[in-house]
Amino acid sequence: MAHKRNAPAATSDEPCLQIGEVAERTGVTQRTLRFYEEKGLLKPPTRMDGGFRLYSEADIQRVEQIRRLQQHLGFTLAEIKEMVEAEEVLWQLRAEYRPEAALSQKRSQLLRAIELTERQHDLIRQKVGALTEMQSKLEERLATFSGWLDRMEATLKAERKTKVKTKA
Amino acid sequence: MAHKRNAPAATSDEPCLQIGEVAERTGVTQRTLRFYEEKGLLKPPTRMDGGFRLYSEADIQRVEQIRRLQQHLGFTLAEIKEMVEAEEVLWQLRAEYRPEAALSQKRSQLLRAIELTERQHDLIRQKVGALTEMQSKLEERLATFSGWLDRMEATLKAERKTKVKTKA
DNA sequence: TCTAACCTTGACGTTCGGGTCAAACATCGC
DNA sequence: GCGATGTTTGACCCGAACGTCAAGGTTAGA
Repeated sequence: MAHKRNAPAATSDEPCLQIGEVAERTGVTQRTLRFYEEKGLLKPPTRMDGGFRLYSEADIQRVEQIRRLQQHLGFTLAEIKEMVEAEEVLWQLRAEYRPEAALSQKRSQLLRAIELTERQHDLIRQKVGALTEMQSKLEERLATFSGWLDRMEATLKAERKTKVKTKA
Repeated sequence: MAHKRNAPAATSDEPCLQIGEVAERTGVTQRTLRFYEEKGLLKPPTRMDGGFRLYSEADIQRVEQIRRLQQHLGFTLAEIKEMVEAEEVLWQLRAEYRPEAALSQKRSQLLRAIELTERQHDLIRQKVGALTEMQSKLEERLATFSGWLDRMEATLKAERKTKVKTKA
């Protein structure tokens, strides 16, 4: 590791992370980062003069969220893309909330964002429902099992006693 | 539909369903059923003399469970296979519960089954946790949105009033 | 300025989860 | 036993989500 570059240490949130460091910190490969960019899951990052990608801390957050949605919740990248796009709309709205121009247009954008958010909420509600149903089934099963176990152990104990008696 | 076979109507749980009916009732294709069998997710069904597969009601339950695990919960078929295998152990235990021989061996099998079930339970608990967290975040966001919306509409109303006054 | 380490795009390969088609065989009602 | 419909295996194909070179350009430390 002769020429390790000194990572510029993101004081604020300027893009100053190269793809390699982002890969290392998020645990995904560089290929995957480029792939997410290509598929519209990550916005095209700023570049150095030579063309190297420069990411920000916010980008790292995004990657981590994408992974959570994918691995723990089983969403496809297409679904995740929808979600991050909704997120994007949100940030845009938040950023340009002050300028009072075209208020009714902003209102319709906001309505769109609300609709998307509600759809996501519903989707998750369904998943939670299915999961808790499974959960209770498993708990029921565990109860059955422990009942069996008790009966088994009782039987074993009885057997031992019988043996002792027989021996004596 | 000239030659619709009379489905032998599973009184007990003998295998008497052909692949087409299973496909229709579960909503998966015949190809998918054969694929699941090939991958070890479904046990090889009994066959008719001519080689046609014969499924039981239990198999239908299995297919439905596989689909739930896959679609709602985002498990891979490999993960599901593990789960189904655990289920298999359970049924074996249940089937040969009567014969009193080798009770302590059965006890250890049961302990194994309990362990597997608890692992599944934990896995699901984690997923539920992640999902409910996301859910509350989305609810928070929706609250924020509706606040913004209220303020927007108030502003719009005020604007209309001003216009009316100006006109009058 | 030289060079190891890093990055770029491009193209092709892979695994998963099936879909689709074909050719032949099985079943069942008539 | 004939014919419509159902089923068999086999082979090839597909999109998703990346992995894996390959050939070259970039950066920065000595």
